[in-house]
Amino acid sequence: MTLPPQTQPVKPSAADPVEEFLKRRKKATINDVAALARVSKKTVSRIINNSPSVREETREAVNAIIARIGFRPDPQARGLAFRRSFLLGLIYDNPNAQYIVNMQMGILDKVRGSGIELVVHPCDKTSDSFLEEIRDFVELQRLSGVILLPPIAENRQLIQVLEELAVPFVRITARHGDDNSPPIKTSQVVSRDRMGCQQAADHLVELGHRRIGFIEGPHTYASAKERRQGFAEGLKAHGLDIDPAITAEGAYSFESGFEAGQKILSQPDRPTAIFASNDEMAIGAYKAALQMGLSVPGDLSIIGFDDSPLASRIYPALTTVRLPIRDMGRTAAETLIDQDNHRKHTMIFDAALVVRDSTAPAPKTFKP
Amino acid sequence: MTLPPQTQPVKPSAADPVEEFLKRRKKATINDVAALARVSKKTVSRIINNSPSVREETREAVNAIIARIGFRPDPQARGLAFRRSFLLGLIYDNPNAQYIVNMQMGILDKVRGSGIELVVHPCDKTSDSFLEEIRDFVELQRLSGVILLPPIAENRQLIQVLEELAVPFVRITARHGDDNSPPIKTSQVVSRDRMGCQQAADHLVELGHRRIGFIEGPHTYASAKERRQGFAEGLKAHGLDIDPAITAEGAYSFESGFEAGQKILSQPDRPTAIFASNDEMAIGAYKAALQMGLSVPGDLSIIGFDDSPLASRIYPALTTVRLPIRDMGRTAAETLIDQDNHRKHTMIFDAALVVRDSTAPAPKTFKP
DNA sequence: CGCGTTATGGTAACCGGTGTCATTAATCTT
DNA sequence: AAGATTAATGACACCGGTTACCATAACGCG
Repeated sequence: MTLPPQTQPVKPSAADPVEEFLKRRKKATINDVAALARVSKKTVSRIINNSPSVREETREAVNAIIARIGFRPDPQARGLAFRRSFLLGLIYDNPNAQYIVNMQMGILDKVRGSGIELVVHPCDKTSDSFLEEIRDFVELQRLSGVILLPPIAENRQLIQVLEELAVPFVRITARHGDDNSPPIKTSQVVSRDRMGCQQAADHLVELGHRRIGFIEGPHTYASAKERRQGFAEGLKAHGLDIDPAITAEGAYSFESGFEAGQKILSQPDRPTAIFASNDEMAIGAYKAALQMGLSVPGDLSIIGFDDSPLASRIYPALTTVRLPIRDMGRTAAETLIDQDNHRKHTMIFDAALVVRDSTAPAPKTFKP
Repeated sequence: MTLPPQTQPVKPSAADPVEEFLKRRKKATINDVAALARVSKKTVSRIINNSPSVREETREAVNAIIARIGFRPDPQARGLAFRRSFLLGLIYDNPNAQYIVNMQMGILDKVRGSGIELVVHPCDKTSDSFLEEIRDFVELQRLSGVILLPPIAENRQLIQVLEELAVPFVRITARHGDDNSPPIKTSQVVSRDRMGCQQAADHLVELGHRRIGFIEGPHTYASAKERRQGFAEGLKAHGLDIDPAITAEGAYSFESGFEAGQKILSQPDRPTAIFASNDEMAIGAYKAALQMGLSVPGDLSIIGFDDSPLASRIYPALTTVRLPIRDMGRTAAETLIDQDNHRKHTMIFDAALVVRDSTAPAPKTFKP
């Protein structure tokens, strides 16, 4: 317990220069702080930047002033002097709205209140000036960090540009560096897509399915490769294999999933289940199945990937694989902002199977 | 045709100071341009900013240098001197990912290449410091403009804060200022939600529906009020009214739509059609109908609002109302960036009914 | 007690542009 | 042609912070 101070209460507002300053209602600058605290602006600057060589007493006094007059250093001025801004760039060419927004939320979870802001920058990989555009963007804005979303995060040229610019960046990706490809020395936030697909295969096989169709993503996408591999591994664990006759490549789109579903379901010995590499295509397969008069999951079980909003809203609700997108976004931002931590350069996130109503035991068939 | 110049070719690179500069491979500053063009940096500055009082000759000469050495003024430095950044802020509390991303795309359509960047800033209206947070954000970043998305765009306190800060801003909204409410003097981009809902009502009535259920949005949302009013007007044109017995309020969410659908469809004299104020709730009603064994559109026609991705992916595809979100975003950005144009302060966008497979003629019933 | 060291604060220059105002060049009067 | 006006340009301070470097105070030691 501290006793109340015994000093006479003096008229505070009249004499106190801080009060006087507050009356002027002007945005505080570092000079105001310095004047009120009776130190040089350099000292204030040291305190803002946590420089060690400041007496504790001084630091506290200055911090008190800063708090009272609500001083916040101007990011523009600071940025100019530091030769870097307090902006993070988010670069993507991904058309999936939910994915992007989840990622943004994760990043903003971390960024919020840190004085750093997020600048979004979608790009068009097919434009042949896109590398120049990104170079200009990053260089001109002097970004303090960049986050790359798939699929553009796999673009070697882009990675090289960012390395040349010496800007810290993190890639979000589905792919572990395997031993064949030259190792990527960049920070990355990796999702275990393979794991999720193994679980999907497991789940279907345990339900009694043996003939399982597969709608895969574009071969150019790292995630598509990973998901195929995971699915194959999952089947293999039960002595099964991907059957090319009931496999089709889609473009990760609803329409392509529909077409792939039609193709697969019109095969002579049609599968009792289909695994699609993303929800869009899975929902496309739904449509194909329903149009052919098949019931889901009675005649056909379907599993998707992404746990998009569609998955839970469609009827029957889609069994799918969920990735912790928001967590991944937050982690990506953390590695950029808390760089001094020198965190591990690769952070890995698990996938999880979300079982809903689109998967059921395989329909009974005659066995010879 | 111009004849080739008759002057002797001189060794260009050795003597040319521009070539020499380029060899140094350094980012160009305004001082470099000034030195190479043999003018003061102030003149270069004038040219960058399209100041009129520069001789055409000088302008061209300097622009040639700028182009050759690839000079681009530093936004940080410019921002500091101008006391404003070249950043647009996007503030929203809307959970609809597709809506946000469409809006971002529209804004970026305009912003791209203009040297202006987009900073995203979701906010939490329930936090009681949210106004302070936004004030800090806008003030500290010295944004050159702010775009407000609904529903937070209706928040009077927020509007007041932005007006105090004297930052240019545009509100995206569904609501015309009507004559009752105090007129809002801010720029706004308005969608004709009423019109879309009238069309929806028209469409259902023309298909023979007379008993039409209504799932409305939260009364606190401007869009919900507008949509209700539009729907009511559409019915009225055919001598019908909204029937409270088959009307329910939802929260614009899938689950609330499901519950509302259950409630409405379990009424004694159940409607042959339902209009829902957004797609999420419409899809919820789908689920309720299907669970009750009703077929869409055989037993029940459904119309939604938004034309979200769900609408076209669900089976049967949902008839809905589309808003030109991306165009609205682009327009919002335009009003902020091309301010000198002094465009109209209110820009209005039409809604359009998208007829798909969830609406069909009303089932025949006995008429006494 | 004098001296070298270290901690701390001050000064000036700078980051890369802009505003203000004075100066010079070009054009207009009469 | 000389003076008045107007247009084009430049010098210099400034935006709000930073770093580099120097000056002073505090401290430890022989």
